[in-house]
Amino acid sequence: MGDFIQDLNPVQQEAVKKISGPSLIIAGAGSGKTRVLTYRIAWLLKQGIPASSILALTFTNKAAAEMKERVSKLVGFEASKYVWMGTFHSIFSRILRSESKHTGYSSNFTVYDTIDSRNVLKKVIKELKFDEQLYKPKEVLGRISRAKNNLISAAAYSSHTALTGQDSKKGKPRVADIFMKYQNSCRTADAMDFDDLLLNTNILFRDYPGVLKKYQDTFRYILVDEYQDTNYAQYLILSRLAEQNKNISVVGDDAQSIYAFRGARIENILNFKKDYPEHRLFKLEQNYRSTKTIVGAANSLISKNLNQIKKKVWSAGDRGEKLVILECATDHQEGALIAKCIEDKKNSSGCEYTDFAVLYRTNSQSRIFEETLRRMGIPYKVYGSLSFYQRKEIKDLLAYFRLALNNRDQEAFYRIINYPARGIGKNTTARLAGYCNQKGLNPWDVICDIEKHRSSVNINKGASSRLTAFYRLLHGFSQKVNSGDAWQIATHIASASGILKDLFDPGSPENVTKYENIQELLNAIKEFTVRQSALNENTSLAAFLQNVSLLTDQDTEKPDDHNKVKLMTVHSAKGLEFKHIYVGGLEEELFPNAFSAASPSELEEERRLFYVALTRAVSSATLSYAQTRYRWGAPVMCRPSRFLSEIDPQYLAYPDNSIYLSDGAGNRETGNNKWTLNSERLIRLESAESRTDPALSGYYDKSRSESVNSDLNSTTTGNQDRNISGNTQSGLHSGMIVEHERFGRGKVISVEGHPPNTRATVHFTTAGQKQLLLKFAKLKVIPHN
DNA sequence: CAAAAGATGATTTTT
DNA sequence: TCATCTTTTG
Repeated sequence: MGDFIQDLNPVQQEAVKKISGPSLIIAGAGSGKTRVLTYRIAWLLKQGIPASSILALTFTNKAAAEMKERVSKLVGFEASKYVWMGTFHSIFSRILRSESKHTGYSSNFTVYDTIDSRNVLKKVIKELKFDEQLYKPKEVLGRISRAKNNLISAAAYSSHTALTGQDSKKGKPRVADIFMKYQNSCRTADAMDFDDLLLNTNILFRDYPGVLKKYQDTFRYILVDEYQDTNYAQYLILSRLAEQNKNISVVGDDAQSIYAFRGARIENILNFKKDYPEHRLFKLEQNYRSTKTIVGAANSLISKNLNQIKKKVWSAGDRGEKLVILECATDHQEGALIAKCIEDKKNSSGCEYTDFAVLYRTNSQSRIFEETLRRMGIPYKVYGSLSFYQRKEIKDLLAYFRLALNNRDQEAFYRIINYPARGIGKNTTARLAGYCNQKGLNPWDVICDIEKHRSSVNINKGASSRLTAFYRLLHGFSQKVNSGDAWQIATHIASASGILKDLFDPGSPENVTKYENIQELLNAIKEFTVRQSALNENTSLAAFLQNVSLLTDQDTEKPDDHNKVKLMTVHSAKGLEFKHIYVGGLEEELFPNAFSAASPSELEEERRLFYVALTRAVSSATLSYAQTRYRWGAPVMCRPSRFLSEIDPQYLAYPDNSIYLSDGAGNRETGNNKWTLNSERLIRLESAESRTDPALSGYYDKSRSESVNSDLNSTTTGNQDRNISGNTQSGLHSGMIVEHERFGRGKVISVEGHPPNTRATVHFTTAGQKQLLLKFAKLKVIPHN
């Protein structure tokens, strides 16, 4: 271990060994950035600097976990376990929890994720009776988020004439009011959104110099990863923390700044020199990842950006293959062609599927790649769709945990007030919410003594007793919440809440998946408790939740995903590398995106994004574009991306595509004619495609199924008339065996309510338990023998 | 209650 | 086109 420094090249060594004062480490793509960061931490520890005085910040949980692991490999777990390593959000939420006496929030505050925030906004806009078409939660949240990242609070926003002016100009003058009410709602719910974690840390450090001093004394050595992606709020926190000791070293690459749209400020890295005139600059320019060709191509592209730090990234590797440009007639052909190329390459070079990645600008492009890969029997995995913790069933169960731990968490409250169904309908909820809104009360405080408020809330006795039952259930959970470890409490809540029962439904594949997801969450909680207790750390449900609320990330790679082609957006590919990459959709208005055309800075960001894509490749890169692409259902003519012509042509190859297409990979056309640029031939190809056009075959299927349906309808309508009168008049009792059109046979569990709203709960053999309104359900009573 | 029909609206997204 | 949300309908 002592000689670990020998693993580094001279510049890397210098960057690692310069321990005091500000350092700017410009790390070109593939230049061993993570290695420098982790070795630097190891070096600091080796110099006798206490672990707990080192703060290392990353953007993702994954990066933080990797850093922890690698540092611990270098110096041992014991020596490194007290280093503060984590994401900005997790570290500062920890600080906000322990400084809660200064913040106005409790130490147990909830963290709202983006979905929660949007839901809150939806309600706020409704309560304010603003036009819901005009004020879209997503857009308003964007405005609020941007403001917070620039340290503009709700109050500051309403008096910020520039911002409110922008809103008025867009015909949306009331954003400030929404912001104000949203913030109020979060505050009474004892909840912070992601941006609040940074905003409130800044407020804490601004208003409590003593607290700031304490953390300045603690964090004597600060390291920041991906510095080019920091926003203003993060920048300011760092400036404050580093102000006293100035031992701050930041690592990043301005050429890979691709998150400006989320508030990242590339100026932070560009201006580091001005902020810290006494800084040392280290440029890591040797690329250890890619071939000379790929590095050369990427350099030639990025040189078109004006706003950047000069550097000469170079590779000592092989020259390697030229970048292949594929021109395709349609987006479908693009998919087929890429699939074919992957198969060929795998067979000729002897690599595995996992060595390949297909990258694209927008998620919607994944569909065609999935189709063509599936058709060719190539295993693949799509990354970056809905993350595990954002699934509805997972959020539902987490909402129970949240509400049990923080009774004021309104978002969790309304999410589960009637899930699983407990007879608290829209009316009751709306009246409760309206009353709370009007009186400025938290719904929990109302339902804990609902009888007191019953007449003002204007609900009947039945509704009020159901609310009380809900209160008692959750109150019971709250009382139990510390009576066992996270896993014990979680399993208890999962079953006592009725969620497991609700989802246990072998007849419905959707519910089976959901049920499995819940089990997976419980397993994760089990793992958490085992791990925590092994480390002698907190195993409570609260500890789990604080962990999970900031872990909206699918960094859990399943073993069966191992040998698969990876499909993902270029954004999510950042930081990764693949032997062979395929970038699809290199067309004007797609990559670069249409939105960026008007603004030079956004165009530069698109170019950096393409630079990120190229520099993911270890040995080969293939770039493709289609001449026609379906966009929102209609075919659109496309022109090749300007980025293709910005790459120095010496690195490019334009092979004749027909060799790939000759065996029916994408279409039936054979022969040695080149189809790509020949318009006459293109038309023939297109018409050949339309013969097997799914739209056409769908037409026939559709008309056939329509006639079948109308037959069905006419017979069932007749049946149903008889059944309505039959069921509502002759009483249905529990225990009866009935038959339903779709659900099949089942046993009546209970019958409630009065005609015409009589409801029956029926347990069907195949479809599971359902509640049915008798006036509509087509139930036939099967007599007992 | 639950399914079908209609309306909408649509980059990228580390937390 | 397609997923998601709301409204309608049985």
